[in-house]
Amino acid sequence: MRIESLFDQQTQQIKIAVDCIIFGFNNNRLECLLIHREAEPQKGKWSLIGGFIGNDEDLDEAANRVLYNLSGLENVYMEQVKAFGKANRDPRGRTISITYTALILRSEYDDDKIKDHGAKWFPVNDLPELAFDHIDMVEAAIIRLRRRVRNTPIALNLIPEKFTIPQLQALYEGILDEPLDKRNFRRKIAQIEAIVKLGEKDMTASRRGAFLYAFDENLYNNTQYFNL
Amino acid sequence: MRIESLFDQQTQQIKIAVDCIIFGFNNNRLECLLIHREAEPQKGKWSLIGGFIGNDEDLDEAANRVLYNLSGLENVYMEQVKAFGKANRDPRGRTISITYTALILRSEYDDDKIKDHGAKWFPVNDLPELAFDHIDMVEAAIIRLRRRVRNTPIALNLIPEKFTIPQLQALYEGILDEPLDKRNFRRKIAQIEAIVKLGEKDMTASRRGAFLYAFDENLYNNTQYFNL
DNA sequence: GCAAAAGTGTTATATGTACACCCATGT
DNA sequence: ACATGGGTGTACATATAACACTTTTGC
Repeated sequence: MRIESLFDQQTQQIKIAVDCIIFGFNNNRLECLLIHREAEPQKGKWSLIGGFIGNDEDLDEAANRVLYNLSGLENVYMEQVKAFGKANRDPRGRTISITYTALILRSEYDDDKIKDHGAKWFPVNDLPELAFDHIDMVEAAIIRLRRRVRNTPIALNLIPEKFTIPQLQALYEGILDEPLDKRNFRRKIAQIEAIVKLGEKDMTASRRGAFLYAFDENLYNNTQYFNL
Repeated sequence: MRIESLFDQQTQQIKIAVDCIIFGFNNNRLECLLIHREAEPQKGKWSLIGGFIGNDEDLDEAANRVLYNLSGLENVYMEQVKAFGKANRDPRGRTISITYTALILRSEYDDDKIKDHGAKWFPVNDLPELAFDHIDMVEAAIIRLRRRVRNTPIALNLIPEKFTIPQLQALYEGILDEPLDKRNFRRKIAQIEAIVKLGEKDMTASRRGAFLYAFDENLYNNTQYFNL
């Protein structure tokens, strides 16, 4: 088959969508934003934030628009996970979906807007039944997330600009869903030049207080070193 | 925008294709299979093996069919790389392309069939000018390949069932495009249980002869260890 | 003075990297 | 005997994993 062969014909009838796997962090757990399906098929199940791609829209633009429409969030760092394209994956009609994933700060969300769309946060360890193949999408995104979170500073979007090391460790333990040794964790932090110690302490979580740190974007761009 | 919003309308006019980045190994170099474009646009440039997805075809099926049509190869181990979807990436019309990549043994190819399609092997370090955004696709696939080749036995598809260590090292040096230390390379091979030493020697490449090895699929499935 | 969280060092193990000489054989 | 490619071991640096006690402070 030549590359042009389908351009003349109008035979291809495939819709193409994006689905967003939005992770947030709450109660020391990783959560995922889902929408309640009010219509058949799979009415009552939950599904990812998704929508069809516009004719003149880049893929990432589509992902960002869909995310914006459903959450009000802009300029979110999203990465493509992969395309899902089994012929029968969506009973409504042939659809190929390209998944994007993001990590966001739940506190920056407009909760009312979320509720208007019938959306809700669920802990990733306790998801409801998902529509279509969305559970596969979430699993693929989690695997990717857990890898990326150790090599890139994406997780730092989930905590305030100034943070303590115990806070950051709790974040990582929540995302990775495993306990980390605090001495080893601190040693690794110390090796990351882009995480700089501030003079101040946070006194809210303990009597002694914990030193605050901040992530320096410029330093990170220079060193590119990040390993946790 | 609700997830259903485009299903009723017939507004979406996007074609969806697969493009295959097929790597082979020849003259101790990594090569990539390309097709010569005989038609406008970009007539005279070279492009990847690609085609549109059938309405009832899984994504991987489409990739395999396209590959089969252009090369006669079946049961090739292909992996999805990513989707390319810039709105203006193809001047012929809006097209989203999902890339798949494979490593194959050039000697198993039917060279006549390749020529019939105007296809040709090019060293990846010396590619001709490629159509559209295909150069980005090749680069993404090479990055992925170089990572995968160190963690999985996919490169073993490129050499005969029985092979010598110097052969395997040359293969890796060709794929990675960097010299490897032969003592370190041998030590790593020794740690991979799935690569088993045979009694025989290959006498064709040297006077002394070199021991032959083979990859044991079953052992690999048990141990899952592969690190080069 | 005690409860609660923050902070600190050492050792063992594994992995990566650099590096130079001897071995076996056909001619 | 020599040219050719095959084969071998050691030392150093780095990364990872396991593990227990002291410090600070508000009550």
